[in-house]
Amino acid sequence: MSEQAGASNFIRDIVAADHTSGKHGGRAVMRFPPEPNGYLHIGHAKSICLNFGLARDIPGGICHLRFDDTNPTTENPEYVQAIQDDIRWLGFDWKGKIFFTSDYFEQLYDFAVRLIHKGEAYVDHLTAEEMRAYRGTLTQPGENSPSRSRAIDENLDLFQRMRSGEFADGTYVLRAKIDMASANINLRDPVLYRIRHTTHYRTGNKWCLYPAYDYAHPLSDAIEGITHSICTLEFEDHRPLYDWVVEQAETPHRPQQIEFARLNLTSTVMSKRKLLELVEKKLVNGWDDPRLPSIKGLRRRGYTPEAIRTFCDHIGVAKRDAIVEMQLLEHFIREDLNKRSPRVMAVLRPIKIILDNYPDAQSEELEAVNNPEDPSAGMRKVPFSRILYIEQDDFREDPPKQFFRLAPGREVRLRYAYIIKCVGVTKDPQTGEITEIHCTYDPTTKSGASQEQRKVKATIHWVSEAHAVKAEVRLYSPLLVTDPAKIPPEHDWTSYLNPNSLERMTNCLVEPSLRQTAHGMRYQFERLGYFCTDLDSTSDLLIFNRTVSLKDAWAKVEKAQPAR
RNA sequence: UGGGGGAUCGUCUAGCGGUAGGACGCCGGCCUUUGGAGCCGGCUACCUAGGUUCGAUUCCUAGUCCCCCAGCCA
Repeated sequence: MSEQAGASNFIRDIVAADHTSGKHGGRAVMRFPPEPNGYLHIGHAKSICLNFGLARDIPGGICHLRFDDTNPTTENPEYVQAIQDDIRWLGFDWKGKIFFTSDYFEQLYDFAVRLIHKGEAYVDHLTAEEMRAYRGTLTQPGENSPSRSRAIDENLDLFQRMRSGEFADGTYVLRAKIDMASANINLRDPVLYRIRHTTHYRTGNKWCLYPAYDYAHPLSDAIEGITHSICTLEFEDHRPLYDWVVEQAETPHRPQQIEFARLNLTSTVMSKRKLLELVEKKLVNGWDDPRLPSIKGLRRRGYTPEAIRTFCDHIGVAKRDAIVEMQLLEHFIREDLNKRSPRVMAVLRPIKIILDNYPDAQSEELEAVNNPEDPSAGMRKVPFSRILYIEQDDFREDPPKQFFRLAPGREVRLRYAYIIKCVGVTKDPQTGEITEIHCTYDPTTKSGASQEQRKVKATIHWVSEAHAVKAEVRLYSPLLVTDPAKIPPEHDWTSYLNPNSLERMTNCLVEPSLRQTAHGMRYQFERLGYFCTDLDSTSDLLIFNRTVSLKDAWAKVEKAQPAR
């Protein structure tokens, strides 16, 4: 897939215009600022594609990776590593510009001292509960804390002692002195620093004083010379605070915050909190569970970075809340995999076929096309013999209307092989269940070699009993039985989890060429969908994940039919 | 009843005063040794009401609805 410039949107317009006008000296410096307290998901991919895509498309543009690690209680190096892996896998490069807010702690502290000197910040002794009471409500102004008038020297002294570890968690905070009556609650003297006697995964025990997001983020942006600081909508009313911090700190560079709507998808969860909950409660099998919209999950499921990027380019960037249909994501992975994945035959729910007129001891190697979309993919041999398996769905003893597949007395083509005709079935005398389908094959109809133009309504896939390889195939359905937006907040959202989101098919049979597979290899199982070899797969037991099904016209027809 | 945002096909999204475009989806059809892929055609939208204007999705006014904000989370 060629790397094209991302689609136009209002943020690209702003950045491009600023770049052209020379507003930031012709620089375009973006940043992707994850907190290392969880794994990346496709919502992050939207942001990554936006920020790194902008850096890629604007001459001289660059995008920093900055870990916003200001809260030692939730962050750890495992996440730092995973986040880097995922960004690289998605195909983006921070070109050595990797930063950590924790590296700025000393500078941030100095800025705070400056703020105190200027009388723009003060140390407060209110408890969290008291502070809430003083803050007022959405409709009522807050009241000044008694500490608000504390002398500058005393503030300086207390702040230094906060740093030195003299006080317990929660006893003192540093607050900005802005306006307790502001209609914007974020401006009612927000907390800039809090005490946390917790070991930080990078700074260890050097600090017990940690800056808050609203303070650390704008200054980190300013320190790095970020020109456009892109974040999601919920930070829109933090922008006045962002600007206030940068203004008061008198940094030489003033970044600009721009907000856009985060990505939501139907029938899945996207919040870090909920994803964490699924993982911790073992409702899924880890961060890379293929049912999750995490990057690791999508990757294990068989999604390609190209498809995810194309998706991100197509959903657009705007300010209105939106829920994108999962079908759109599925469309782009199908489109990508259709072009690049080799075709193979696999039978998920096998039922035995016996070709009564095919010689018992005989077998032959048939020529099969690896990818009709890509002639360079070449051909392969598929073994054929008297006893075969086909998909249970491809046979009906009593076929409904418009069912084109095999049924008593009917003919179908076996893919790459012959036209066969069903001449009877064998049933289990106890259960009445069909155990074998008897067919005859027409040797004159061998695939490719037939001159006659005999038409059959359907071509079905198959494997040869003597040659097939047993496999497990994991089918995935939506994680939720409804759209996340439809779950009432008072309900336990986990009760809306789809109990059948994972279906393990353990009696599958695949063509022998798949013996050579390796983890992560992607295929189209003909007529079924796109699959990839799972991490759990071994040479003793092949395991495949269904990435996405093929579009199934018959399923639609059948569904539309009146019940029989 | 405070503040900040947002409302365009079923779903995303474009449009920047000249009469609504694209993608997904859906519905037909063609084609097909994957009921796949591909191709062709169709479907449905400017939150409401006034106003300005020759002309309004775009500008103005008044409403309506939706989202976010009262963490020492980010």
